[in-house]
Amino acid sequence: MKSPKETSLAKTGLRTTHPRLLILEVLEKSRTRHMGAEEIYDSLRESNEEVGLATVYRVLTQFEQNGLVLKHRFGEDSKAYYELNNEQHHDHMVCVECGDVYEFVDDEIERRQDVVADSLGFVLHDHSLHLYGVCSGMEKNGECSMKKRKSETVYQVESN
Amino acid sequence: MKSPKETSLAKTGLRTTHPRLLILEVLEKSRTRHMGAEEIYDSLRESNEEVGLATVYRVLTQFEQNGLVLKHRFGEDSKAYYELNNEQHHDHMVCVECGDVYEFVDDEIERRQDVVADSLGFVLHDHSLHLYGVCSGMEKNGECSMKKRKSETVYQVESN
DNA sequence: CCTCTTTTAGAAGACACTTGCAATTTAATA
DNA sequence: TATTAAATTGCAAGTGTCTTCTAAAAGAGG
Repeated sequence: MKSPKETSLAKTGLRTTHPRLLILEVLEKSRTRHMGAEEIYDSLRESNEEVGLATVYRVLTQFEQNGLVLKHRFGEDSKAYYELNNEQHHDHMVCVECGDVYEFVDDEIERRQDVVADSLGFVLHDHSLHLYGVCSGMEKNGECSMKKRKSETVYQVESN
Repeated sequence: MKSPKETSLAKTGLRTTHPRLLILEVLEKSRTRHMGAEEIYDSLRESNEEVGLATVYRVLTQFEQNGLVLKHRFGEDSKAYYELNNEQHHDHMVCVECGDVYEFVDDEIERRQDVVADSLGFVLHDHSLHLYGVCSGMEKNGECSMKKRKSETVYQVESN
C-alpha cells in the first residue's frame, strides 16, 4: 500500500527515500507554499531530521525536472523559491514588505499574452508574471495579512 | 559644454568618470540593449579599456539606483541583465534559443494588473512580465531574427 | 539477506556578485 | 594651474547560493 507521496515519486521513476518524502512533507505543510532551499533545510533540522543541504538542492532540482514542484525567482532576491505543483497554472503577487506570495489567474492577461507573442512572431513556450506591492495587512497595521490564512487557493480574478 | 552622458550623470550627483562614461557608451551601442555585467566588462577589455569587473558591478548598481538603467533577471539564468532606461515602461519577450530580448507594451495587460492587485487588496508598486518562446528566425531557419534589427523600439501591441 | 544501482552527506568547487582598502581621480577652490 | 578633500577605482578577499565529487549508505528486485 503506497502513500500519495510514494505514488507521486513512483510515477517519476525516483526512488522513495527518506529525504524525498520529508521534503515533500515540508512543502505540503508550508504556510505560504513558497520556500527557499535553505528554508526547507532549516525546517528539517528543526524537526531533527538529518538531511544534507546538498541533498535538498539535488532533490528539489529532480522534483522540478519531474514536474512535482515549480521554481520561481522573485524580484531582486537572488535565491529560488519552490512550490508544490498543483497543476493549476497561476501567476504571483508578492508583498514586498512581508514577503508573502499570493497566487492568481486572470484569463484576460493569459489571452493577451498569446496575442503579444503572436504579434511578435514568437512561438510562446512559457511566461512569468510577478506583481510586487504591499498587502492589505502590512499597509493597514504592519501585520502580514496572510498569517492566519488557512487554505491556499489560486485566486481567480473576475474577468468583469 | 557637457555631453548628453555627462549631463545624465550630473543629474544623479555621480561624478563624471572614465569608467562610467565607457559603460554608458557600451550600453548605448549594445545590439540587444540587454547586457550582463561580465559581458560589459568583456566588451570594454576588447576595446582595450581598463575597467575592473568590480567597478562594472558597482557602477551598474549605482546607475540602477539612480534610474539610469534597469536590471532584469530572465528565466533560470542566474545573472542579471542591464538596459538603458528609456523612461518608457515595457515588458520583455525572450527567445529561449537565441537569447535575444524584445520589448513590448500591451495596455490591456497593464490595466488588468491593476485590477488584479486591487482585487487582492494590494497597493501595486511594480511588476515584471517575461514571455519566453522561440523567435520567428530561430523557428524558421535557426537564425536569430534580431541580428539585422537596427532601431530599437518598444513594440506597442494593438489593443484590438 | 544478497547484489546491484541509486542516493546521500559532507567537502570542495563554481558562479555571480560584493566589500575592504590603499592608491588614484575628480572637481571645487585657491 | 596648483591644492586639497572627497569620491572613485582596482585588486584581492569575502559572500551567498547553488553544484559536483567521492566514498559510504540506503532502496529495490530476486
